[in-house]
Amino acid sequence: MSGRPLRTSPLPAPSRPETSQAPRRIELAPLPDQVGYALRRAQIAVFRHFAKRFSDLDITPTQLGILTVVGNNPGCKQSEVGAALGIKRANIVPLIDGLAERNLVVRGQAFADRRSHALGLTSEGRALLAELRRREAEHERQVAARIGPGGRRQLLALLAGITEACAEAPGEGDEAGDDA
Amino acid sequence: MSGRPLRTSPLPAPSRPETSQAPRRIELAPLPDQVGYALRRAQIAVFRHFAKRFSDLDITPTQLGILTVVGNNPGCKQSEVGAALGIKRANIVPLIDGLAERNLVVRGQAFADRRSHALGLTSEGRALLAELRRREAEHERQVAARIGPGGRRQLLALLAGITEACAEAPGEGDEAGDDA
DNA sequence: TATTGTTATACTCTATAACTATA
DNA sequence: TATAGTTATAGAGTATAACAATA
Repeated sequence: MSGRPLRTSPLPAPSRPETSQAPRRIELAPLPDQVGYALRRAQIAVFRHFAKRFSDLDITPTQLGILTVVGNNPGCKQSEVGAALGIKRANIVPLIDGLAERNLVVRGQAFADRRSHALGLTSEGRALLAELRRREAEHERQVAARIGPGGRRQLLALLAGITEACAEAPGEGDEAGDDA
Repeated sequence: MSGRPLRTSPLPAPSRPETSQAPRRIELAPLPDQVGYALRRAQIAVFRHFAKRFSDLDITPTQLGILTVVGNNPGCKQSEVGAALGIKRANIVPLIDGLAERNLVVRGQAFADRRSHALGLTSEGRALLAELRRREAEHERQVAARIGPGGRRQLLALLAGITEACAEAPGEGDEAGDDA
């Protein structure tokens, strides 16, 4: 309802009255000098690149993270995976569901605590993870080729510093800290 | 339906049979050494920090981007804002709607081309943007304090390199390239 | 025919609250 | 009472397809 808001208002100075044909140069400052903005643009660019290189395998970065953690830590619980990757308890459920339906991950019977499952990879999951790692390594090599191997190490160090600094900062421990 | 997928499957080697009480150390390798993963974690951490510091103003990073671009370029078109920020034509509409309903942005009458609007900030929008910039500058100072001013400049340079490298890469020019 | 804004729609990621079954 | 998993739901952000008005 009330569709589009008002138009034909104070009329904000067209800058170039009638001659506007050329695409116009849009000023972004100070956005490109802000770490948050630069991070977002870089992250989107890298993930788009990822999506292209992995499109035939139908795996998102998040799913790769889960497969990696489960592969490294057979028998781990969903909550452990979530805490390690910063995914909330409630959100990990459909993710594991999807991987289980594709027969990549199994929810095994838990040992002592019957509330939790023991996660593991199927042989199919292990095979896929191996292929994903091969491609990921290649992707990293391409990144390093662009910014230099030293640049890549330095970037990783700086990102880790940022992550840490923002995580500790104020009143709360973020991440998988759950529920109010 | 078919609710939860199978459980009680091959049973993936609990690793520590009965003694499992301690939180268990989860192995993440090689994720922390991957640029994409590190970027995602850093980006989430920074945006969470942003959300806390700006929560009273009810502005998302995307909205700050739009206010900045419109403020810098009065009279610009929606499509120009979208192209500058990497937001698709279809997605910018509800974003401008929201800012217009809050009386921060106006869709003025366009000059020559009657298909497009001439965007501008209201005085309220200008005041809010000024406050947002003040806080943003402070945030940047805090980031620089953590990783050093040199580290911040270097980070920005590396991120720009990554963004460029991934954007140019394969067959398509990404961003606001629209529709199939 | 192409472009601008628009609508409708869908999917992913993130987030909260509340339920269950265990502990 | 607390914890693990689950369900339902809501909000951003991103994506596509199609339509009207205009160029």
